[in-house]
Amino acid sequence: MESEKSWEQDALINELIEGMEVARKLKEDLSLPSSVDSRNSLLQKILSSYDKALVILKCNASISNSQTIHQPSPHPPLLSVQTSPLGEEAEGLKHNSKKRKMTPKWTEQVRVTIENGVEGPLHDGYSWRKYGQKDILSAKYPRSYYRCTFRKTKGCCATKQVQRSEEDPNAFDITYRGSHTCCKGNDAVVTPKSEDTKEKPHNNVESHHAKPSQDSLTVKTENITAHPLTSFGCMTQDNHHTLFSSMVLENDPFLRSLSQTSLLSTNTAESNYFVPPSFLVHEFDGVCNKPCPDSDVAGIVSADTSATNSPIFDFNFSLHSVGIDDSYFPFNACGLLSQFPKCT
DNA sequence: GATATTTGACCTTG
DNA sequence: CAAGGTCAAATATC
Repeated sequence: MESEKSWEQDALINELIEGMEVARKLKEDLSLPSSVDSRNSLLQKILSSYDKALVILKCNASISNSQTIHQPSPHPPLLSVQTSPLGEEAEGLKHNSKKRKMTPKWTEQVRVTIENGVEGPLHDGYSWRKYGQKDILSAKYPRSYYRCTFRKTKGCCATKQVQRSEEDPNAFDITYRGSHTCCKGNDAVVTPKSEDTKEKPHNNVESHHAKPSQDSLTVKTENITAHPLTSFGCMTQDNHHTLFSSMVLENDPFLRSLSQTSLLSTNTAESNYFVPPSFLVHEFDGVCNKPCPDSDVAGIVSADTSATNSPIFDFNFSLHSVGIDDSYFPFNACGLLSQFPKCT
């Protein structure tokens, strides 16, 4: 167990260092007349590294959770995460179970509200293809299933589920699964006709393909972190936004420019433009299948709600200890941890 | 004709 | 066995 943990820690550190190095490269790149493609490539690498790091953290969380507490609940978790799709590293952390949950996945949930009279959820920058719809027993509205349009051509396994909110029919709960391996910046964002022009007027949820100008849309993200009990899995989009913006936006004109497009949000939770999934902190359930789903709250939290069992605390290391200089590391650990009430 | 959506059937999981 | 998730044939749209 110790060795496993040590391995995870090493892997995490490696990913963070990798992300930092690529960030440096990007920084250098910005001072040169470099191509947008190469910058995008570097950016993707950075995001990938951070994703993997988060995956590792979450895997650790789940392992811890599975060994500690279970809080049975009659309600399924709003956020449930299986395992990570991000890299073989995380795969290596998986144990067992041939259940469906073993399918590498992570999920996150955002609430999208359309204002200004625009119909349907906004376009999130990716190109989705609907592959199913299902009436959910306890839900008033059916759930629609989408997968990345580039699943076939690029093997992108990202999927999402869209369900109209019962409390607010103008809102949609969107659960993302898997990260895009297609390049949104190159392909999907130049939305193919499939998304933009083939929209059919009928029927509830799936009309979310309708793609009005993103400028005309605002996205209200479910304040998942509003729950009093938080763990790592409780980071919200807004947290992540904060995180990401603190990482690079303020200092990087390139990324700042991206933020002004569909890629990144610089808005607050009060009026968020959509933050694409790649930039969100994902809610991980990590490797372990929780036999007992938590309450809704705990479900959202995803990981267990005990600070003592919270993985981020178990994961006892500091950037300094591995020779990472805060000033170089845009991923402000203190800032990150400060997102969690008990982490002071 | 190519591509997207619909929808009933089937599969997997708990 | 029930419910959620996915498949795939039929259908619609461009």
